[in-house]
Amino acid sequence: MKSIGDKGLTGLISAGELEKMTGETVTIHGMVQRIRRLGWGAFIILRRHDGLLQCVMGNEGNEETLDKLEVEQSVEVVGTVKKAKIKDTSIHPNTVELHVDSIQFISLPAELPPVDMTKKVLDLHIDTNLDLRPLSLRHPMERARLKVAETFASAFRSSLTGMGFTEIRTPKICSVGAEGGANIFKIKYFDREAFLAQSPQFYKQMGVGVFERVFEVGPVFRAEPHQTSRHINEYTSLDFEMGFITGFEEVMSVEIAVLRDCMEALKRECSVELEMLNADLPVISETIPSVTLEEAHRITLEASGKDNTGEPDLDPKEEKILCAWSLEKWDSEFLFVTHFPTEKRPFYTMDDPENPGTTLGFDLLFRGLEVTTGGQRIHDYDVQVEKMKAFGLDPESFKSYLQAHKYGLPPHGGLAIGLERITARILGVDNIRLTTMFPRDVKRLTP
RNA sequence: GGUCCGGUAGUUCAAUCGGCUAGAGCACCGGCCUGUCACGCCGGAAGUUGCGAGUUCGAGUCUCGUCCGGACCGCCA
Repeated sequence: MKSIGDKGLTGLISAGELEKMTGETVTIHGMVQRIRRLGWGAFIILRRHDGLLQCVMGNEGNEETLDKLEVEQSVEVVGTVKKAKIKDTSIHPNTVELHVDSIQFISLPAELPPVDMTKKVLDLHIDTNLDLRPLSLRHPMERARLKVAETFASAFRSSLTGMGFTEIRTPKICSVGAEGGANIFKIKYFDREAFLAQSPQFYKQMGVGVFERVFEVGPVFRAEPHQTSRHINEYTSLDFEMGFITGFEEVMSVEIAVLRDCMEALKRECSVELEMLNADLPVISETIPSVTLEEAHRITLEASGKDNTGEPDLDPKEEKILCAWSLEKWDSEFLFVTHFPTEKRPFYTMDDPENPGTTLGFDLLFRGLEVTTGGQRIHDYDVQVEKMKAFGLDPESFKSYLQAHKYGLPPHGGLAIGLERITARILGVDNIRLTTMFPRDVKRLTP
């Protein structure tokens, strides 16, 4: 029998701490990102939990070690922290470096990387990149994109928690889909049929009855056979739902506040990554302009001559035109579009009593792409049952969901942000697969 | 599912009208270099041009088939 305690754990030394440890001898571990050999010795760039660290080793007495040293080895280094001026801003810290006394090899790779991991930019075909994902993600720029995505998700959590929301976890194996339609993955569930969740919508609404304000960060699954740079079949949905709203604009207001918190978190925590990726954070001003779909079509027509009047939705070109207009006219990289027609929105969306045929729903466009869908939901039981019938759905099959309405719900609404999409737009990355750790699309199921 | 584009060394790309031994950068290997930072210099190895057939004196290049991939559209976040 052993007794395990928490004493004696050596914490990781952070980049920030290293910067203040000039003159001290430290033992750190990491993986070799790249080696630059010069006549007198070598610069060894180590990949650590929070960034790259430059180590310096002279030849004298170290010939054998330097001879054995290769990229991607796991090593433990003992050395002295000294001041340095490192031009490469992707190295963090770049004000100090480690003068190595000894290197211990902890683990050796079986093979060298099949691609050039040592360069500033990982110049790979997207397919090669994704096939080699366990390796390619180790490149500083690839890693930086994920770091930004995770920081965004983390900020979404803390922002909403700060506003009184409770984080919930809802099932991803479901008996019915939230949106209906054929775009849902069917799976075998023991001797029954089940589906992968295409949205946590129903459970969020049930959560409103419990906690009033809830949110979830989780995967959703879409079986649509789309083949574009902005679609994947499993993505991370940043969802929230809130009760006692007086209108759907309140949901939009909360989104503005959340986005501002997220951008501030990125500025604070990802400055190294953002600089490495040459990304410009958007400014979230006090207000974000909002237009109805009808107005949006009119603006598009005036701005570009493209006539989408009467179309029930925006198309990708129109989204770009509208964003350009919003930036030009309102100095905003964001634009809300509201009042999509009833038939284009899911059955749980509340109709606008003042504009029959349209809904109290909205999309948020950002840098030419739709990154959010949200709106006010139906809270009245009878109204919801009637709308289901109008949509040709059988309320009986939604019985368990309708318990939420049956036993009373306050007026409520919410939204969902596509994490990979908004990250891609923040970073100016064309393909959302690059802001996804292991993307799933029609053709890709591995790694 | 539709339209368009592509597949050449480990990798990213060249190769003119169908014509000489299919080239270059990086990675890799050998040598040199006392502060690099996408280090530099010298040398080396590395190819079934996705696969199969056809046309031709001759095919990476043209034709057909096939496999794989990318961009865009529909739909959506």
